Amino acid sequence: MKIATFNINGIKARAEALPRWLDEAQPDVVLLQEIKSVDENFPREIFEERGYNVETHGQKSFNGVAILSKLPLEDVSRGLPGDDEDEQARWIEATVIGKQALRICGLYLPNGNPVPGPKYDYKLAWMERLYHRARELMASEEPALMAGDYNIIPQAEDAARPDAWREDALFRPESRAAFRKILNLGFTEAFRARTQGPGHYSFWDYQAGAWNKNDGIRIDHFLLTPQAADLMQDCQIDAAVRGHEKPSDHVPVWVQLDL
DNA sequence: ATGCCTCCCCGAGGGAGA
Repeated sequence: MKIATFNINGIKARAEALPRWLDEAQPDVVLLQEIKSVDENFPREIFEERGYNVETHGQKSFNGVAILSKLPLEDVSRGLPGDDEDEQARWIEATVIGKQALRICGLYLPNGNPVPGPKYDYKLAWMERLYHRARELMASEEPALMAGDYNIIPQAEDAARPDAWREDALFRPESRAAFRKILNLGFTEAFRARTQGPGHYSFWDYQAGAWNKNDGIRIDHFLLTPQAADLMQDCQIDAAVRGHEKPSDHVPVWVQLDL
């Protein structure tokens, strides 16, 4: 089973590039971030005619997450628990029924800039809520994963120019510590379990020719419970997608699981 | 680089992103 995460930066803007990538990459499941659409306006037909079940958790203009799945989805849940006041659509989870059940969680973690400020406070509070959900998934002792745009640069080697990010919410020590606190529950960061060293990125800014200079950062991640990590056969970043026509600023990251 | 693009709102130009 091939499962991908992809921050598409607007479903309307990606109405051609996203299906093109689906047809070529043939993922079974896709976790989408930044659909920037309300549920009613999400173009489900584009995906349903390709055999995907579609579950969305959108809002007007900003954020918004969704799941596309060629396999049946059960027990869909929207919104990260822990704050009933939180209006931002950044979390969706469901169970995919393959050879065995897999719980999948799609997330769009807050950017957090500028630092300091209310947006950074929100980021750290959101990560604390994420920690609690992560601990429940770990306690279930079942195959599960949390994937999406974490807006976290885990290590200096995950940025082409780490010094440019030192004071940024994506690379601040508090942000990285909150990410490690979740990892240290026992999750496997799928990409780093298979590929070491610098030069692997999942985001390149639209500005200043970042893609042509390979001035990127790696901020889209898969975290697997031990039971899911046991099933991992591959994890790759589809970096070439950044060079396609009318690209998102992020590219897809995917795992192959023996499911 | 406290913003060089691109997205969203819509029908101008400002907020947000990372």
